[in-house]
Amino acid sequence: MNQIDDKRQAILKTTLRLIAENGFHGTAMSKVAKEAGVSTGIIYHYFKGGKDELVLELYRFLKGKCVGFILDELDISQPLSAQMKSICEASFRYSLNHPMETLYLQQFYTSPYHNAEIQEEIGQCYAPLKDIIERAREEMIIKDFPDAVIGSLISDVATSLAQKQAVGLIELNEELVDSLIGAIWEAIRR
Amino acid sequence: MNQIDDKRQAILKTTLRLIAENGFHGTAMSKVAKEAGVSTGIIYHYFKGGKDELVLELYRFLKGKCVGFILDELDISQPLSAQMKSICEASFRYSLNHPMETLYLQQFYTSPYHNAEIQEEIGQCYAPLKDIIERAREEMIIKDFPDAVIGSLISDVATSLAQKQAVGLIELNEELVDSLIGAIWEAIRR
DNA sequence: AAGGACCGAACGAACATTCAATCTCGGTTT
DNA sequence: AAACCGAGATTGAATGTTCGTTCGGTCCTT
Repeated sequence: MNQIDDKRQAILKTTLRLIAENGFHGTAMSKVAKEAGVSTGIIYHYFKGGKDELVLELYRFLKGKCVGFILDELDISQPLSAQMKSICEASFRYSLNHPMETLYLQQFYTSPYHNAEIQEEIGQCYAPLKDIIERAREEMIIKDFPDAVIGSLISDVATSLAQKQAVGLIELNEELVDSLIGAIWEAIRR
Repeated sequence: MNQIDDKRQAILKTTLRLIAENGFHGTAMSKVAKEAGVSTGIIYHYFKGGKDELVLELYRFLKGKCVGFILDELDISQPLSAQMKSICEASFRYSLNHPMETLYLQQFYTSPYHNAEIQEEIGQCYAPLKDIIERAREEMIIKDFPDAVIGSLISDVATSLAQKQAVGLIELNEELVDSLIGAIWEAIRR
């Protein structure tokens, strides 16, 4: 019971690393199998839909993990503005602290795997966050931008910086990150 | 002399569209040839290095075009702060107005084609922009962030929004774009 | 006629996927 | 408790397809 979950997990973990490093093309199923220490066939046993399902499942998993972290950091007893800032900060830090996951997600978004259907499905786990954003907008705490624009401001700079940091183009120290989160928050709040 | 340049151009143009739509994997050379109205063989005549060279050449071309546009908009007789804002605005608008090119570039960055060597090569055509940024930082016009961070703030939100707009997730009107450029500029300037 | 432009069938490598065969092991029968 | 069973786990060689690249030959221009 534990072994089989481990194996499934090992496949997902290896897929994450390989795709983050080498992209979707460049990551053959046989390579995943070899590096995960399993046979190619077994991947199709756990992921009946083949590579597509593996990639989608990993996307769902990572998205859930990321949103879960943001929600964990959230304190709904705080005022709305503090909650909004918390979302910004948590999202920003999560990306920077999980570069492989961020790299995977970014590649996913710009790939043909990403379509309206999966977008719709994942959109639902954002519901609690969207609710807070909507209320903050109504109470004039943040600027009157659509959700998608707020989302871009919150996460896309962090995503790109995580990538640059992963390839060694920059080195972000704690002070710089704090200052950046402040700058982003200033851009969002009214 | 004109015909052959046309053909080369047609190949590049078709490659841009197909890769923006279907990604690197998903864009076979045979498909490029068919949609460009040429034979597969001729692609290897114009791009001796095969697919790699085609992809790289297109990257160089698009980068040059984008930087060229930003420089065209620049008025060096203006004060530094106006020049910095001009860079922000031009870069932002360029991405939004050229979604296919933006999509291509984003995919390129997160692909194995993007490495230190090409990064170094292209970095040079940014030199005039880097110079302005550096001076603006010294004169305390903008925040004390590294070039790469300033670059992320300027272009990554626009990149992501261009993509979202391309797939119909959002609709950005002129007023919203103005307001967004203002918000980004606020995040950058001191 | 000579060299470059051009074609598209053909080749070979890489890859996703399948499948027949073997193994593992918890539960059932004797 | 020993023998047995069957369903899921696992393997890796085989298959069929896709795709990048090549090449022998044709066409056009000068």
